[in-house]
Amino acid sequence: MASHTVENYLKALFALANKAGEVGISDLSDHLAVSKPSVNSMAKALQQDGFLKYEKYKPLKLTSKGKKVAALVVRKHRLTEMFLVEQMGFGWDEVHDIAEQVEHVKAPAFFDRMDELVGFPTVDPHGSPIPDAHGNVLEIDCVKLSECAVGEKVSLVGLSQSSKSLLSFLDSHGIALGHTFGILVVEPFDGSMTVEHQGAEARTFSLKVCERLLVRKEA
Amino acid sequence: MASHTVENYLKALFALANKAGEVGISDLSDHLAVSKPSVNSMAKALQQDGFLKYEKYKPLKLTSKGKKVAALVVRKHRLTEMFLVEQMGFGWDEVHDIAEQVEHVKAPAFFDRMDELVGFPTVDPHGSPIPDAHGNVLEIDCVKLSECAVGEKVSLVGLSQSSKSLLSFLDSHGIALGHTFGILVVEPFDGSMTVEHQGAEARTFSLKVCERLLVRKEA
DNA sequence: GTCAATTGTTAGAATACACTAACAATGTAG
DNA sequence: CTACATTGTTAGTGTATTCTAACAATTGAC
Ligand SMILES: [Mn+2]
Ligand SMILES: [Mn+2]
Ligand SMILES: [Mn+2]
Ligand SMILES: [Mn+2]
Repeated sequence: MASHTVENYLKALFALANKAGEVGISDLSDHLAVSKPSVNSMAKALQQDGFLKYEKYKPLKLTSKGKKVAALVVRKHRLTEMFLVEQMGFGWDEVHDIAEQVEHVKAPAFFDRMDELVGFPTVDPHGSPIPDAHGNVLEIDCVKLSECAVGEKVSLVGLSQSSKSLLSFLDSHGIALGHTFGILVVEPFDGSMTVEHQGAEARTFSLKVCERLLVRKEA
Repeated sequence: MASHTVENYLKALFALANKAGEVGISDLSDHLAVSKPSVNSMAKALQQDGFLKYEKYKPLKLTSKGKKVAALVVRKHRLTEMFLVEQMGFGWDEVHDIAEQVEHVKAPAFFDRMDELVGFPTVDPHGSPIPDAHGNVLEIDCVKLSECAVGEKVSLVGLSQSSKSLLSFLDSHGIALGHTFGILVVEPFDGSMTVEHQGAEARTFSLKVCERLLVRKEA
């Protein structure tokens, strides 16, 4: 069984690889708040256990074994978040830190039951896809709101990097997954966008916000 | 914050002290399946952190700080068991091992919510008392069934040492907490008892079983 | 292409937790 | 009181995970 620590390394590696492609020692070091020499020696250890391929000065590459372990931890994380929101009444901005711990529980029945109780969801409360029990992840068809053009109609399907402050921001503006937006203005100067929210009020969001909102274009 | 390991040591110490009074290095060693030298050095470390008083060759004594930490872990364990049974549909024989892991999660809100959702219970699914949020435990007024006499009417309020096999045994005989028994015969030879269960069928249980059933005498 | 910033590596050490082998203290039965 | 069993201790190690200090390789800017 992979330790708590190893699971966190693999999960970080998996997430970074999906975002940035190549993952170096420094990326992991930043992401996990662990020194580079620590990451370096852990990389060697993970290689020994067949979780990744490590060559000096080359980017780290998860093996399929490593990817699978990581995906299954992500699965437990996201099922937990879903359960916390749907069954326990937590807000979507409260669940990540709890899930970060619960994801390491070794009790398949526990997560299977969560899965069942929340109706076998395919995405977590922030719109991120939940890997299946074999560790396969369904990619979601979406683009950043910031990449959309005036006149398009889109609906919010997820967030890239959902920090607590982003979630609070969205909450305070009454924005939730599934909401629709019509793009009214794209400001060339700073990339801010004015959009109509749920067919009603027009709002303006900074580029920083628009880059974090993942949307699907409506027919 | 006490580590996973430290929490398990304190919890074991607390449980053994409540059962046997004096707790030696060997008791802990057996209970935790850890070598005696390991327990010995951990005892010194726990003393350093003020969790217990350790003197060479003397029994280990939890400080009030140690007792409180232990009780709060027990609280999380038992709330979790209750939640697993009441809200997630697990059987009382399935929850201990899961709770053994979940009890180490550091997220007060998580357990507070469980507490709320199961209606602020005072006992866990096996009848053991749940310490309050300050670490105070309410002792339950009960005796072993084996200590009762012919003619007495009692109800099952808890179990001493609820192992999985005991729970399965009780399940297979349709016995649950709250059920009532009338004592018909106490066999002097082997201490086995014949009792009437829920005012109906008469059953005979070995001493081994009767010693594990904690009952309250009915008025 | 050279230089400097970035990135990665090595060496050496610390902490937490565990183990075995050997020995010492304690307690108990006769 | 002695002998043996039980219990506890010490010493020495090992693994997992982390760190800092120092140095080396890579890369990107000019
Ligand atoms: Mn999360
Ligand atoms: Mn985690
Ligand atoms: Mn339990
Ligand atoms: Mn535990």
